[in-house]
Amino acid sequence: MKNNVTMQDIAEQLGVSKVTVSKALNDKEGVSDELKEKIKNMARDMGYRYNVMARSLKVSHSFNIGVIIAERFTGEYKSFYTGLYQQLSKVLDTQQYSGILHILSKEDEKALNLPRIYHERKVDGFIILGQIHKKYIEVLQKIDIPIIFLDFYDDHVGIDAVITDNFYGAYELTNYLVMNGHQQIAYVGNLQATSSIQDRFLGYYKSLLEHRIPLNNDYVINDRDENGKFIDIELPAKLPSAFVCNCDQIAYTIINKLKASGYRVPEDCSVVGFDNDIYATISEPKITTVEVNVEDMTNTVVKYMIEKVKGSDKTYGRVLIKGKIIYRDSVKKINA
Amino acid sequence: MKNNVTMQDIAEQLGVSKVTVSKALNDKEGVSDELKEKIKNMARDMGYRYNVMARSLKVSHSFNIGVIIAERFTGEYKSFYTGLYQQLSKVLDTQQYSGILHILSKEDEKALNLPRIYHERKVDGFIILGQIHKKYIEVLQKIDIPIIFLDFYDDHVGIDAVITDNFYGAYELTNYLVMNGHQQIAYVGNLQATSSIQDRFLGYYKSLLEHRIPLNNDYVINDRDENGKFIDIELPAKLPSAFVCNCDQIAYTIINKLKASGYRVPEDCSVVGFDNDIYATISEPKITTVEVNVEDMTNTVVKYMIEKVKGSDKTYGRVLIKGKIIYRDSVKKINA
DNA sequence: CTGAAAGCGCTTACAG
DNA sequence: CTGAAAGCGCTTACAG
Repeated sequence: MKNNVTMQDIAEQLGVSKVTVSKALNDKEGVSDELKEKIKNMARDMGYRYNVMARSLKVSHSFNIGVIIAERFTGEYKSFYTGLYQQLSKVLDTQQYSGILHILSKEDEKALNLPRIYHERKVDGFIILGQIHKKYIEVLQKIDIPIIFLDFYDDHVGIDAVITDNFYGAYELTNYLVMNGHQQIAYVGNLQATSSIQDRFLGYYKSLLEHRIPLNNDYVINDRDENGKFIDIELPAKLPSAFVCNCDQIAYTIINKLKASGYRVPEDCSVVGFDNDIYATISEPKITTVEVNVEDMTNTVVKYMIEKVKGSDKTYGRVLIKGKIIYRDSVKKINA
Repeated sequence: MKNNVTMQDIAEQLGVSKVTVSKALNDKEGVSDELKEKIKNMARDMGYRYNVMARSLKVSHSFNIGVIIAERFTGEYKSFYTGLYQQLSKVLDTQQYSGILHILSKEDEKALNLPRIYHERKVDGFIILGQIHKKYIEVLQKIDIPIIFLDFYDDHVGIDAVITDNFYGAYELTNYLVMNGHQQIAYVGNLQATSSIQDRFLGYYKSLLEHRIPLNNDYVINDRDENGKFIDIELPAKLPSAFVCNCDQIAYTIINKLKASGYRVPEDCSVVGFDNDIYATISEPKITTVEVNVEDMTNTVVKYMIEKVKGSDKTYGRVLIKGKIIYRDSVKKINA
């Protein structure tokens, strides 16, 4: 079924001009409702398919948004960013845009090579998922199409970022522990590894401060080196009554470690995580954690991106999206 | 940094025509090497960016391939298809194509609505990941751009599909068990649920046949209903010495069930899986399984797609890609 | 409300 | 080896 019907063809069938057809099909002013209806019907009957490329060429808009993910976040089970990407592509679709995924290879990241879709003007803007090298960011800043970071921020001025409120999430979760009678609360995570781990720590710390619980250095526990490589975790000599872990995977590890040492979770010790990923549910008991609000994040970033693409030069700075606590079975109410 | 340099601009700078510039930049015949070099340098110096949309309009090729995944495969931890998609987008990129992901919503699938990217001629072909409703396939068959299925096939004539060799994988894995002395081997999976489960069963069965091991009906065990909903698995009264599971998740479940009943894996009973997904490695012991050859699959499907897009009307039928066995710790060598 | 003209930035024959 | 002309299918002023 070959199909090369153009607006011109429709126009000829109806004895009008292609300008009128264009206006009708785009629901613009200047065509009577009656004619509009007739044109649309004819288009349908003739199996007309709109040609975005022609419009794109004319209006200098591809109606595509590039989505960049660094290859290293792409590994086997790190499905968080791909989940984000899926949601992004759904949301973009509702706005008549398409998302084009670009996996940024280590080599290109290092050599500061921009994606081919940039060089070919195939995208109107870039959404960058997750962390990316500083140098690369600087190159991106210089290009002439808008960029927004998602789930990552850096101190570069003038770049907008939509991120989870890690701080507030950990704060709320720690508050929840305190409300359940916990006073000896440890935090697990290397504060120098990523800014999320750091921010989550600060939220935890704020909760301690508010409740006048002193921060105990023995209760800030390393889980990885500064490059993110997991290390063997050592439980503190005197066990706290609860662990706030910087992610579910670590919470899962801690729980297994506690169980291996003969403790029951949550009867002897409570544990909370962050992310609500698969580790939160394969664990026994299932882990109370914070879930990133993916829909809110993607809706927000797409909204801002499209405004920018349409010419707005408003800046948004760091936009924080609140997560939500998922209550499960890894916390026990105790007597203070 | 506004940038609207066109071939015309380069041509003017150099006092040649834009035709020559076009030929030089595309490495076509008919320009002296010397001039070609000069033009390329000038293009770089002027910060020229190629405009694919103009080429697309002219040659009626978008250089995009649509990738369709049904929404139901998109759930939380089903990252297999998104992994495939990532790999696809990398491979497409090396061929100067881009992949545009389209999540097919349940409603659109039911109402037989084709993706917007089809109606807007934004893609030159479709790769369909995973299963999709029969009716929808029929609609897809009628459109005028090529389609290829990946990791799914159906009995529709004339549609090409690149799929894992489920049959052969299970056959090899069962052979491996037999070689290790196992004779009482059960298969876990509902044969009516999906064609993968069925094909894997048949591979298992072929191995039994070859080794003259009778098929025992008590050793074909249901793990889900026909809609794919998991059910509580019942271990057979007389325990086999090994279980061939249709996927790692079920292998994981079986292992936990065995352990809960006081059996040790693999000392008392061996278990193998399929897929090499996260369940294979979070399990204790880690599971011997079959890994889909993602690179081989994606390379193949992209190669075929691009041939079709370029005008070839060759058909490929069902193309089987062999998986590879990942040996881990869930199988014990026993004395027959 | 309707349409003629120009142009978006390329490529494709074709002629020299 | 080089280039003038036509055209891909739209949209955007502008004129009527």
